[in-house]
Amino acid sequence: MTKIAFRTRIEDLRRRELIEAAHRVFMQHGLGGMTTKRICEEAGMSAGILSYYFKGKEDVLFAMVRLNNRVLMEAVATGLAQATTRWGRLEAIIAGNFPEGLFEPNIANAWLSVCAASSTNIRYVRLQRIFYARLQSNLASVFRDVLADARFKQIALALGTMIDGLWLRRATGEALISTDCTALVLSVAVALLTEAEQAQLQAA
Amino acid sequence: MTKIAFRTRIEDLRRRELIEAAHRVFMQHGLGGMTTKRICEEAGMSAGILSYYFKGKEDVLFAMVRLNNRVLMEAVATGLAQATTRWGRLEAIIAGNFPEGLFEPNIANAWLSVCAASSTNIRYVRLQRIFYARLQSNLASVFRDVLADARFKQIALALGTMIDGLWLRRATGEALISTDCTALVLSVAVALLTEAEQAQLQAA
DNA sequence: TAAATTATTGTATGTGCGTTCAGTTTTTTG
DNA sequence: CAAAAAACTGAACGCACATACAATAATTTA
Repeated sequence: MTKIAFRTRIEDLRRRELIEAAHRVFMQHGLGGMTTKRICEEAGMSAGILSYYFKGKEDVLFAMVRLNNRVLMEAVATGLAQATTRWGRLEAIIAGNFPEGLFEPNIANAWLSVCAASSTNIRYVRLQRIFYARLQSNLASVFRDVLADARFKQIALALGTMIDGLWLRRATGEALISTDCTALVLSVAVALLTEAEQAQLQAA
Repeated sequence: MTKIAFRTRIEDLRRRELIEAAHRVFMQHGLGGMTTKRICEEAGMSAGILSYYFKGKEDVLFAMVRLNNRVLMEAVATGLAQATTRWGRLEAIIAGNFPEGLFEPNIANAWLSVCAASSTNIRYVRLQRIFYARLQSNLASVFRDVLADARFKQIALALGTMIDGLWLRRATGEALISTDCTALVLSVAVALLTEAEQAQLQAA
Protein backbone atom coordinates (compact mmCIF):
# COMPACT_ATOMS: atom_id res chain seq x y z
CA MET A 1 0.00 0.00 0.00
CA THR A 2 2.62 2.52 1.12
CA LYS A 3 4.78 1.00 -1.56
CA ILE A 4 2.41 1.93 -4.34
CA ALA A 5 1.83 5.36 -2.90
CA PHE A 6 5.53 6.11 -2.83
CA ARG A 7 6.11 4.74 -6.25
CA THR A 8 3.43 6.95 -7.66
CA ARG A 9 4.80 9.96 -5.90
CA ILE A 10 8.34 9.58 -7.18
CA GLU A 11 7.11 8.74 -10.65
CA ASP A 12 4.99 11.84 -10.80
CA LEU A 13 7.88 13.87 -9.47
CA ARG A 14 10.33 12.64 -12.05
CA ARG A 15 7.84 13.08 -14.84
CA ARG A 16 7.18 16.62 -13.72
CA GLU A 17 10.90 17.36 -13.47
CA LEU A 18 11.49 16.04 -16.96
CA ILE A 19 8.60 18.01 -18.39
CA GLU A 20 9.87 21.19 -16.81
CA ALA A 21 13.38 20.49 -18.02
CA ALA A 22 11.97 19.88 -21.50
CA HIS A 23 10.21 23.20 -21.25
CA ARG A 24 13.40 25.06 -20.41
CA VAL A 25 15.29 23.34 -23.22
CA PHE A 26 12.46 24.12 -25.60
CA MET A 27 12.59 27.78 -24.64
CA GLN A 28 16.31 28.01 -25.12
CA HIS A 29 16.94 25.83 -28.16
CA GLY A 30 13.65 25.65 -29.98
CA LEU A 31 11.82 22.56 -31.13
CA GLY A 32 14.66 21.35 -33.31
CA GLY A 33 17.24 21.72 -30.58
CA MET A 34 15.18 19.91 -28.00
CA THR A 35 17.07 16.62 -27.81
CA THR A 36 16.59 13.87 -25.26
CA LYS A 37 20.16 14.28 -24.10
CA ARG A 38 19.71 17.96 -23.40
CA ILE A 39 16.44 17.38 -21.60
CA CYS A 40 17.92 14.75 -19.30
CA GLU A 41 21.00 16.85 -18.71
CA GLU A 42 18.85 19.87 -17.86
CA ALA A 43 16.89 17.70 -15.45
CA GLY A 44 20.15 16.51 -13.87
CA MET A 45 19.61 12.92 -14.89
CA SER A 46 21.25 10.55 -17.31
CA ALA A 47 20.34 9.95 -20.90
CA GLY A 48 18.34 6.78 -20.56
CA ILE A 49 15.93 8.03 -17.93
CA LEU A 50 13.56 9.50 -20.49
CA SER A 51 12.61 6.12 -21.90
CA TYR A 52 11.98 4.89 -18.39
CA TYR A 53 9.32 7.44 -17.50
CA PHE A 54 7.98 8.24 -20.95
CA LYS A 55 7.14 6.33 -24.06
CA GLY A 56 9.58 8.52 -25.95
CA LYS A 57 10.51 12.06 -26.74
CA GLU A 58 7.19 12.85 -28.38
CA ASP A 59 5.48 11.86 -25.18
CA VAL A 60 7.43 14.41 -23.18
CA LEU A 61 6.71 17.13 -25.69
CA PHE A 62 3.02 16.39 -25.62
CA ALA A 63 2.93 16.39 -21.83
CA MET A 64 4.74 19.72 -21.87
CA VAL A 65 2.28 21.36 -24.23
CA ARG A 66 -0.66 20.01 -22.27
CA LEU A 67 0.75 21.39 -19.04
CA ASN A 68 1.35 24.81 -20.58
CA ASN A 69 -2.14 24.97 -21.96
CA ARG A 70 -3.57 24.06 -18.61
CA VAL A 71 -1.62 26.82 -16.89
CA LEU A 72 -2.75 29.42 -19.40
CA MET A 73 -6.38 28.36 -19.24
CA GLU A 74 -6.32 28.50 -15.47
CA ALA A 75 -4.84 31.98 -15.59
CA VAL A 76 -7.74 33.11 -17.74
CA ALA A 77 -10.18 31.38 -15.41
CA THR A 78 -8.92 33.16 -12.31
CA GLY A 79 -8.94 36.48 -14.15
CA LEU A 80 -12.51 35.84 -15.14
CA ALA A 81 -13.54 35.01 -11.62
CA GLN A 82 -12.21 38.33 -10.34
CA ALA A 83 -13.97 40.44 -12.94
CA THR A 84 -17.34 41.88 -11.97
CA THR A 85 -18.74 43.79 -14.95
CA ARG A 86 -19.48 42.38 -18.37
CA TRP A 87 -16.73 44.45 -19.96
CA GLY A 88 -14.36 43.57 -17.22
CA ARG A 89 -14.93 39.94 -18.06
CA LEU A 90 -14.19 40.61 -21.72
CA GLU A 91 -10.98 42.39 -20.81
CA ALA A 92 -10.00 39.56 -18.48
CA ILE A 93 -10.44 37.01 -21.26
CA ILE A 94 -8.35 39.01 -23.70
CA ALA A 95 -5.69 40.03 -21.21
CA GLY A 96 -5.46 36.43 -20.07
CA ASN A 97 -4.24 35.57 -23.54
CA PHE A 98 -1.32 37.99 -23.23
CA PRO A 99 0.11 37.15 -19.81
CA GLU A 100 2.79 39.61 -18.72
CA GLY A 101 6.19 37.97 -18.55
CA LEU A 102 5.03 35.16 -20.83
CA PHE A 103 4.32 37.16 -23.97
CA GLU A 104 7.92 36.82 -25.16
CA PRO A 105 9.53 35.76 -28.45
CA ASN A 106 10.94 32.44 -27.26
CA ILE A 107 7.69 31.36 -25.65
CA ALA A 108 5.71 32.52 -28.66
CA ASN A 109 8.04 30.59 -30.88
CA ALA A 110 7.64 27.46 -28.82
CA TRP A 111 3.89 27.67 -29.18
CA LEU A 112 4.26 28.35 -32.88
CA SER A 113 6.47 25.33 -33.35
CA VAL A 114 3.86 23.17 -31.76
CA CYS A 115 1.19 24.60 -34.03
CA ALA A 116 3.38 23.81 -37.00
CA ALA A 117 3.86 20.27 -35.74
CA SER A 118 0.11 19.89 -35.37
CA SER A 119 -0.36 18.76 -38.94
CA THR A 120 1.69 15.64 -38.29
CA ASN A 121 0.40 14.80 -34.85
CA ILE A 122 -3.30 14.36 -34.26
CA ARG A 123 -3.00 14.79 -30.52
CA TYR A 124 -1.80 18.36 -30.92
CA VAL A 125 -4.74 19.21 -33.11
CA ARG A 126 -7.03 17.93 -30.40
CA LEU A 127 -5.23 20.03 -27.82
CA GLN A 128 -5.51 23.13 -29.97
CA ARG A 129 -9.19 22.47 -30.53
CA ILE A 130 -9.76 22.29 -26.80
CA PHE A 131 -7.91 25.54 -26.34
CA TYR A 132 -9.90 27.37 -28.99
CA ALA A 133 -13.14 25.91 -27.74
CA ARG A 134 -12.36 27.26 -24.30
CA LEU A 135 -11.73 30.75 -25.67
CA GLN A 136 -14.94 30.53 -27.65
CA SER A 137 -16.91 29.44 -24.62
CA ASN A 138 -15.40 32.19 -22.49
CA LEU A 139 -16.38 34.79 -25.02
CA ALA A 140 -19.79 33.19 -25.26
CA SER A 141 -20.25 33.51 -21.51
CA VAL A 142 -19.99 37.26 -21.99
CA PHE A 143 -21.85 37.91 -25.22
CA ARG A 144 -23.85 35.04 -26.54
CA ASP A 145 -27.13 36.30 -25.14
CA VAL A 146 -26.59 39.73 -26.67
CA LEU A 147 -25.76 38.59 -30.19
CA ALA A 148 -27.22 36.46 -32.91
CA ASP A 149 -25.44 33.14 -33.06
CA ALA A 150 -23.95 33.54 -36.53
CA ARG A 151 -22.54 36.97 -35.84
CA PHE A 152 -21.24 35.87 -32.47
CA LYS A 153 -19.26 33.08 -34.08
CA GLN A 154 -17.81 35.52 -36.58
CA ILE A 155 -16.73 37.93 -33.89
CA ALA A 156 -15.29 35.18 -31.75
CA LEU A 157 -13.29 33.95 -34.72
CA ALA A 158 -12.08 37.44 -35.51
CA LEU A 159 -10.90 38.05 -31.97
CA GLY A 160 -9.37 34.59 -31.62
CA THR A 161 -7.40 34.82 -34.84
CA MET A 162 -6.21 38.29 -33.94
CA ILE A 163 -4.82 36.96 -30.69
CA ASP A 164 -3.09 34.15 -32.52
CA GLY A 165 -1.73 36.55 -35.09
CA LEU A 166 -0.28 38.83 -32.45
CA TRP A 167 1.48 35.87 -30.85
CA LEU A 168 2.80 34.91 -34.24
CA ARG A 169 4.23 38.36 -34.80
CA ARG A 170 5.75 38.27 -31.35
CA ALA A 171 7.41 34.99 -32.26
CA THR A 172 9.35 36.73 -35.01
CA GLY A 173 10.62 39.23 -32.51
CA GLU A 174 8.31 42.12 -33.29
CA ALA A 175 8.33 44.65 -30.48
CA LEU A 176 4.82 44.10 -29.16
CA ILE A 177 3.86 44.70 -25.56
CA SER A 178 1.27 42.63 -23.82
CA THR A 179 -0.80 45.59 -22.59
CA ASP A 180 -0.85 47.14 -26.07
CA CYS A 181 -2.06 43.88 -27.54
CA THR A 182 -4.82 43.61 -24.98
CA ALA A 183 -5.85 47.18 -25.74
CA LEU A 184 -5.81 46.56 -29.46
CA VAL A 185 -7.94 43.44 -29.36
CA LEU A 186 -10.25 45.08 -26.88
CA SER A 187 -10.71 48.10 -29.11
CA VAL A 188 -11.59 45.87 -32.03
CA ALA A 189 -13.98 43.94 -29.84
CA VAL A 190 -15.65 47.18 -28.79
CA ALA A 191 -15.98 48.37 -32.37
CA LEU A 192 -17.50 45.09 -33.48
CA LEU A 193 -19.89 44.89 -30.58
CA THR A 194 -21.15 48.45 -30.79
CA GLU A 195 -21.68 47.91 -34.49
CA ALA A 196 -23.61 44.74 -33.76
CA GLU A 197 -25.70 46.55 -31.15
CA GLN A 198 -26.59 49.34 -33.56
CA ALA A 199 -27.56 46.79 -36.19
CA GLN A 200 -29.81 45.11 -33.65
CA LEU A 201 -31.40 48.42 -32.65
CA GLN A 202 -32.12 49.29 -36.25
CA ALA A 203 -33.73 45.90 -36.75
CA ALA A 204 -36.11 46.55 -33.87
CA MET B 1 30.08 34.79 -74.85
CA THR B 2 27.56 32.17 -75.87
CA LYS B 3 29.24 30.00 -73.32
CA ILE B 4 28.46 32.31 -70.46
CA ALA B 5 24.94 32.87 -71.65
CA PHE B 6 24.24 29.17 -71.83
CA ARG B 7 25.88 28.45 -68.54
CA THR B 8 23.74 31.00 -66.83
CA ARG B 9 20.64 29.61 -68.42
CA ILE B 10 21.19 26.02 -67.36
CA GLU B 11 22.22 27.08 -63.89
CA ASP B 12 19.06 29.10 -63.44
CA LEU B 13 17.03 26.23 -64.80
CA ARG B 14 18.47 23.68 -62.40
CA ARG B 15 18.15 26.02 -59.48
CA ARG B 16 14.55 26.63 -60.36
CA GLU B 17 13.87 22.90 -60.72
CA LEU B 18 15.43 22.20 -57.37
CA ILE B 19 13.47 24.97 -55.70
CA GLU B 20 10.24 23.67 -57.14
CA ALA B 21 11.10 20.13 -56.13
CA ALA B 22 11.86 21.41 -52.65
CA HIS B 23 8.48 23.08 -52.62
CA ARG B 24 6.68 19.89 -53.51
CA VAL B 25 8.59 17.92 -50.90
CA PHE B 26 7.86 20.61 -48.35
CA MET B 27 4.17 20.42 -49.13
CA GLN B 28 4.05 16.69 -48.81
CA HIS B 29 6.41 15.96 -45.92
CA GLY B 30 6.60 19.20 -43.97
CA LEU B 31 9.70 21.04 -42.90
CA GLY B 32 11.08 18.12 -40.91
CA GLY B 33 10.62 15.67 -43.75
CA MET B 34 12.26 17.89 -46.32
CA THR B 35 15.57 16.08 -46.76
CA THR B 36 18.18 16.76 -49.43
CA LYS B 37 17.79 13.23 -50.73
CA ARG B 38 14.08 13.62 -51.23
CA ILE B 39 14.49 17.00 -52.90
CA CYS B 40 17.03 15.69 -55.40
CA GLU B 41 14.97 12.59 -56.03
CA GLU B 42 11.87 14.69 -56.61
CA ALA B 43 13.86 16.82 -59.05
CA GLY B 44 15.02 13.67 -60.83
CA MET B 45 18.67 14.24 -59.99
CA SER B 46 21.20 12.56 -57.79
CA ALA B 47 21.99 13.33 -54.19
CA GLY B 48 25.09 15.42 -54.64
CA ILE B 49 23.59 17.93 -57.06
CA LEU B 50 22.21 20.10 -54.32
CA SER B 51 25.62 21.13 -53.09
CA TYR B 52 26.60 21.89 -56.66
CA TYR B 53 23.98 24.54 -57.21
CA PHE B 54 23.34 25.68 -53.67
CA LYS B 55 25.42 26.38 -50.64
CA GLY B 56 23.39 23.82 -48.75
CA LYS B 57 19.92 22.78 -47.78
CA GLU B 58 19.17 25.99 -45.94
CA ASP B 59 19.93 27.89 -49.10
CA VAL B 60 17.32 25.98 -51.05
CA LEU B 61 14.74 26.51 -48.36
CA PHE B 62 15.38 30.21 -48.30
CA ALA B 63 15.15 30.49 -52.08
CA MET B 64 11.87 28.61 -51.94
CA VAL B 65 10.33 30.91 -49.38
CA ARG B 66 11.49 33.97 -51.26
CA LEU B 67 9.94 32.69 -54.46
CA ASN B 68 6.64 31.94 -52.75
CA ASN B 69 6.51 35.37 -51.18
CA ARG B 70 7.19 36.99 -54.51
CA VAL B 71 4.35 35.07 -56.15
CA LEU B 72 1.90 36.04 -53.44
CA MET B 73 2.91 39.69 -53.48
CA GLU B 74 2.54 39.84 -57.22
CA ALA B 75 -0.92 38.32 -56.97
CA VAL B 76 -1.95 41.09 -54.63
CA ALA B 77 -0.38 43.67 -56.91
CA THR B 78 -2.34 42.56 -59.97
CA GLY B 79 -5.55 42.42 -57.94
CA LEU B 80 -4.89 45.95 -56.79
CA ALA B 81 -4.28 47.18 -60.31
CA GLN B 82 -7.65 45.88 -61.44
CA ALA B 83 -9.62 47.48 -58.63
CA THR B 84 -11.15 50.87 -59.32
CA THR B 85 -12.90 52.06 -56.16
CA ARG B 86 -11.31 52.64 -52.81
CA TRP B 87 -13.25 49.76 -51.26
CA GLY B 88 -12.50 47.56 -54.19
CA ARG B 89 -8.84 48.14 -53.52
CA LEU B 90 -9.28 47.20 -49.87
CA GLU B 91 -11.06 44.01 -50.85
CA ALA B 92 -8.36 43.22 -53.39
CA ILE B 93 -5.67 43.54 -50.75
CA ILE B 94 -7.49 41.30 -48.31
CA ALA B 95 -8.62 38.76 -50.91
CA GLY B 96 -5.08 38.65 -52.26
CA ASN B 97 -4.00 37.24 -48.92
CA PHE B 98 -6.40 34.30 -49.26
CA PRO B 99 -5.76 33.08 -52.80
CA GLU B 100 -8.20 30.41 -53.91
CA GLY B 101 -6.53 27.07 -54.35
CA LEU B 102 -3.62 28.15 -52.16
CA PHE B 103 -5.45 28.65 -48.89
CA GLU B 104 -5.00 25.01 -47.92
CA PRO B 105 -3.72 23.23 -44.79
CA ASN B 106 -0.47 21.94 -46.22
CA ILE B 107 0.50 25.28 -47.71
CA ALA B 108 -0.52 27.07 -44.54
CA ASN B 109 1.55 24.64 -42.56
CA ALA B 110 4.58 25.21 -44.75
CA TRP B 111 4.32 28.93 -44.18
CA LEU B 112 3.85 28.35 -40.48
CA SER B 113 6.95 26.18 -40.29
CA VAL B 114 8.98 28.93 -41.86
CA CYS B 115 7.62 31.43 -39.36
CA ALA B 116 8.60 29.10 -36.57
CA ALA B 117 12.09 28.75 -38.02
CA SER B 118 12.37 32.53 -38.19
CA SER B 119 13.70 32.77 -34.68
CA THR B 120 16.82 30.85 -35.64
CA ASN B 121 17.41 32.34 -39.06
CA ILE B 122 17.77 36.07 -39.46
CA ARG B 123 17.12 35.97 -43.19
CA TYR B 124 13.61 34.69 -42.65
CA VAL B 125 12.84 37.47 -40.27
CA ARG B 126 13.94 39.95 -42.91
CA LEU B 127 11.70 38.25 -45.47
CA GLN B 128 8.73 38.36 -43.11
CA ARG B 129 9.37 42.00 -42.38
CA ILE B 130 9.33 42.80 -46.09
CA PHE B 131 6.09 40.92 -46.48
CA TYR B 132 4.40 42.72 -43.62
CA ALA B 133 5.73 46.06 -44.77
CA ARG B 134 4.19 45.47 -48.17
CA LEU B 135 0.81 44.69 -46.64
CA GLN B 136 1.08 47.79 -44.49
CA SER B 137 1.98 49.94 -47.45
CA ASN B 138 -0.86 48.53 -49.51
CA LEU B 139 -3.32 49.31 -46.76
CA ALA B 140 -1.77 52.72 -46.44
CA SER B 141 -2.32 53.40 -50.13
CA VAL B 142 -6.02 53.05 -49.42
CA PHE B 143 -6.50 54.69 -46.07
CA ARG B 144 -3.59 56.67 -44.81
CA ASP B 145 -4.98 59.99 -45.95
CA VAL B 146 -8.28 59.31 -44.23
CA LEU B 147 -6.94 58.32 -40.86
CA ALA B 148 -4.68 59.65 -38.17
CA ASP B 149 -1.34 57.92 -38.31
CA ALA B 150 -1.49 56.20 -34.91
CA ARG B 151 -4.96 54.81 -35.49
CA PHE B 152 -4.03 53.71 -38.99
CA LYS B 153 -1.13 51.69 -37.66
CA GLN B 154 -3.40 50.07 -35.12
CA ILE B 155 -5.95 49.11 -37.74
CA ALA B 156 -3.31 47.82 -40.12
CA LEU B 157 -1.87 45.68 -37.34
CA ALA B 158 -5.31 44.38 -36.42
CA LEU B 159 -6.09 43.38 -39.99
CA GLY B 160 -2.64 41.93 -40.63
CA THR B 161 -2.65 39.79 -37.52
CA MET B 162 -6.16 38.58 -38.29
CA ILE B 163 -5.00 37.41 -41.69
CA ASP B 164 -2.06 35.61 -40.11
CA GLY B 165 -4.30 34.09 -37.50
CA LEU B 166 -6.71 32.75 -40.09
CA TRP B 167 -3.81 31.12 -41.96
CA LEU B 168 -2.65 29.64 -38.70
CA ARG B 169 -6.04 28.13 -38.03
CA ARG B 170 -6.13 26.78 -41.56
CA ALA B 171 -2.79 25.13 -40.91
CA THR B 172 -4.34 23.01 -38.20
CA GLY B 173 -6.97 21.85 -40.64
CA GLU B 174 -9.83 24.06 -39.54
CA ALA B 175 -12.51 24.16 -42.22
CA LEU B 176 -12.09 27.75 -43.36
CA ILE B 177 -12.91 28.90 -46.86
CA SER B 178 -10.98 31.62 -48.56
CA THR B 179 -14.04 33.71 -49.50
CA ASP B 180 -15.38 33.54 -45.95
CA CYS B 181 -12.04 34.71 -44.59
CA THR B 182 -11.97 37.63 -46.99
CA ALA B 183 -15.50 38.56 -45.98
CA LEU B 184 -14.68 38.30 -42.29
CA VAL B 185 -11.59 40.49 -42.45
CA LEU B 186 -13.40 42.92 -44.69
CA SER B 187 -16.30 43.19 -42.26
CA VAL B 188 -13.92 43.94 -39.43
CA ALA B 189 -12.16 46.52 -41.60
CA VAL B 190 -15.46 48.18 -42.34
CA ALA B 191 -16.44 48.26 -38.69
CA LEU B 192 -13.12 49.77 -37.68
CA LEU B 193 -13.12 52.34 -40.45
CA THR B 194 -16.66 53.54 -39.94
CA GLU B 195 -15.93 53.86 -36.25
CA ALA B 196 -12.82 55.86 -37.04
CA GLU B 197 -14.80 58.09 -39.42
CA GLN B 198 -17.47 58.81 -36.81
CA ALA B 199 -14.79 59.66 -34.27
CA GLN B 200 -13.28 62.07 -36.76
CA LEU B 201 -16.67 63.66 -37.50
CA GLN B 202 -17.36 64.17 -33.81
CA ALA B 203 -13.97 65.80 -33.42
CA ALA B 204 -14.85 68.32 -36.13
C1' DT C 1 20.46 -7.86 7.60
C1' DA C 2 19.31 -10.42 3.39
C1' DA C 3 16.40 -10.57 -0.49
C1' DA C 4 13.75 -8.31 -3.69
C1' DT C 5 12.06 -4.61 -5.94
C1' DT C 6 12.62 -0.19 -7.89
C1' DA C 7 15.34 3.57 -9.69
C1' DT C 8 19.12 5.13 -12.30
C1' DT C 9 23.14 4.98 -15.11
C1' DG C 10 25.95 5.12 -19.19
C1' DT C 11 27.36 2.71 -22.94
C1' DA C 12 25.99 0.48 -27.24
C1' DT C 13 23.35 0.24 -31.37
C1' DG C 14 21.14 1.47 -35.35
C1' DT C 15 19.22 5.03 -38.17
C1' DG C 16 18.96 9.03 -40.94
C1' DC C 17 20.87 13.04 -42.12
C1' DG C 18 23.86 16.79 -44.86
C1' DT C 19 27.85 17.18 -47.15
C1' DT C 20 32.00 15.88 -49.70
C1' DC C 21 34.59 14.36 -53.52
C1' DA C 22 36.85 11.42 -56.80
C1' DG C 23 35.25 9.81 -60.72
C1' DT C 24 32.13 9.67 -64.97
C1' DT C 25 29.35 11.54 -68.51
C1' DT C 26 27.95 15.34 -71.30
C1' DT C 27 28.69 19.53 -73.53
C1' DT C 28 31.49 23.12 -75.38
C1' DT C 29 35.56 24.88 -77.46
C1' DG C 30 39.43 25.34 -80.84
C1' DC D 1 37.78 15.15 -83.81
C1' DA D 2 40.57 16.01 -79.73
C1' DA D 3 41.04 18.70 -75.63
C1' DA D 4 38.99 21.15 -72.08
C1' DA D 5 35.46 22.59 -69.38
C1' DA D 6 31.13 21.95 -67.31
C1' DA D 7 27.49 19.05 -65.50
C1' DC D 8 26.43 15.36 -62.93
C1' DT D 9 26.81 10.96 -60.25
C1' DG D 10 26.63 8.04 -56.22
C1' DA D 11 29.19 5.93 -52.83
C1' DA D 12 31.44 7.24 -48.55
C1' DC D 13 32.09 9.86 -44.48
C1' DG D 14 31.13 11.88 -40.11
C1' DC D 15 27.88 13.45 -37.13
C1' DA D 16 23.84 13.80 -34.14
C1' DC D 17 20.17 11.63 -32.55
C1' DA D 18 16.47 8.38 -30.15
C1' DT D 19 16.20 4.35 -28.12
C1' DA D 20 17.44 -0.08 -25.88
C1' DC D 21 19.58 -2.59 -22.46
C1' DA D 22 22.65 -4.76 -19.37
C1' DA D 23 24.83 -3.31 -15.26
C1' DT D 24 24.69 -0.82 -11.01
C1' DA D 25 22.87 1.80 -7.10
C1' DA D 26 19.25 2.86 -4.00
C1' DT D 27 15.36 1.68 -1.55
C1' DT D 28 11.90 -1.20 0.34
C1' DT D 29 10.34 -5.45 2.18
C1' DA D 30 10.32 -9.48 5.20
